[in-house]
Amino acid sequence: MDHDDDTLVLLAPRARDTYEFIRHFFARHGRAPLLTEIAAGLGIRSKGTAHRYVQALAEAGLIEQRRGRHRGIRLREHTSATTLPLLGRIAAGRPIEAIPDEDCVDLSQFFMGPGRFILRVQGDSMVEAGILDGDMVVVERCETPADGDIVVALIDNEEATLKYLRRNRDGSITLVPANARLAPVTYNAERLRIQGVVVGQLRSYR
Amino acid sequence: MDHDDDTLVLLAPRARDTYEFIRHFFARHGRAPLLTEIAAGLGIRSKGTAHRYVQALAEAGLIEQRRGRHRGIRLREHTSATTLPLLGRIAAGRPIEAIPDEDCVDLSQFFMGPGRFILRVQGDSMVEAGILDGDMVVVERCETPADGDIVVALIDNEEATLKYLRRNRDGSITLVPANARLAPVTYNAERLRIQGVVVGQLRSYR
DNA sequence: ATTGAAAGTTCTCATAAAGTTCTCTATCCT
DNA sequence: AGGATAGAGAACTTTATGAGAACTTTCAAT
Repeated sequence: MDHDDDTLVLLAPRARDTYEFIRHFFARHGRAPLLTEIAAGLGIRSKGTAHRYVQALAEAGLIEQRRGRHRGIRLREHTSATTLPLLGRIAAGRPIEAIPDEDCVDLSQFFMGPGRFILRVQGDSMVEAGILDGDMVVVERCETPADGDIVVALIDNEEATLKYLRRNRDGSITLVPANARLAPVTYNAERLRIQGVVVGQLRSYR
Repeated sequence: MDHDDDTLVLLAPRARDTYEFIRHFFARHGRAPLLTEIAAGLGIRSKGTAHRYVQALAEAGLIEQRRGRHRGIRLREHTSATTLPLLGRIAAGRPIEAIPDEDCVDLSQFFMGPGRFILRVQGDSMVEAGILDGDMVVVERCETPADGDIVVALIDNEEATLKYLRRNRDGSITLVPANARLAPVTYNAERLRIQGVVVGQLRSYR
């Protein structure tokens, strides 16, 4: 685990570029790139140089080489990395579009932060906001949420609930579920304690 | 750790600044800074001076140096910043329940895996499955998805789309959207190429 | 099987950039 | 005064990177 992280750190910048390119190429084409394709992807003309980077990756243990073979690179996946390639946008009616700008998502950067924790959601009160029963939400402790935030609210120090927050003119607060079958409820500010704001949501299908 | 605190006390103020800068740089860029970047970060012009601080940190045991190498600094205390505490379950009508068993969620273990990538979702075809416009889905390359999986399907090598997969008796395949306003469509197996199965989904509210 | 184009491998060379070591100088503090 | 801390910058060594030549191997068409 740490070993893998270290390995990535050890790579020279261009070697890392090479690794990223190879991963993207695999994800997009389902096969290994040629050295000339790697070179073109890196914007260089020498396949010899590209080969040097490939060797560096092999020594670092990130890939395997079937030496001599055309397209002989094999990815050795390591599970502890925290970045996945962001391949593109999927829409109705279009092939997968490449996204040149943001080409990688770092899960730790995406969700980590001071004072954050995870809650597993039970119930359907937020289904229409795309938060389903069994999902996990990343919550950041926050005393002063903004209007419209999804918050974890403690009512009368007894019930905790996940709802949209709406501040009213008279100082009271309305908790609005995202479910047409449930009604918003208004509380005096004293009865509520906001425990945090939802900053992210995640779900696993496996 | 105590060790670190003790060590930190021994450091000169600017050496401590250097350490902080290096840690931040790692957190933000995922790699070591150059001496000139350290110098710039400290507001000084001499990379020689920056190097002196780096050496002090190495002697204090806070970092390791791969001498001579570009970006050769390695942090000793490797913060595995991919786990968040799983506080409990939030339900309608109950305080937050503590969960004694699984008390931590490792985001990388949650989503990482061989042959996975991320797509940003555009459109509403899967809203009723809790996948909204702008969400990201984690996709695993898989040629033989199971019935009922959410898949990335390429139709006629032209359109990529995100739908539920339903296999029919006659070998044809029906792609079922999770949106009442859209109708399922059935295709001959030859027209479809399944590019992957959705294994996870994530959303950021920030 | 043969064969030739294309791909992989191994080199060397050149150069820009980075790391290392050093000296000189100026503060600040006790 | 003397030591610790700081910054500047010169001089030197090493690394990272790219180009490309020369060679070997693979692969597919014949």
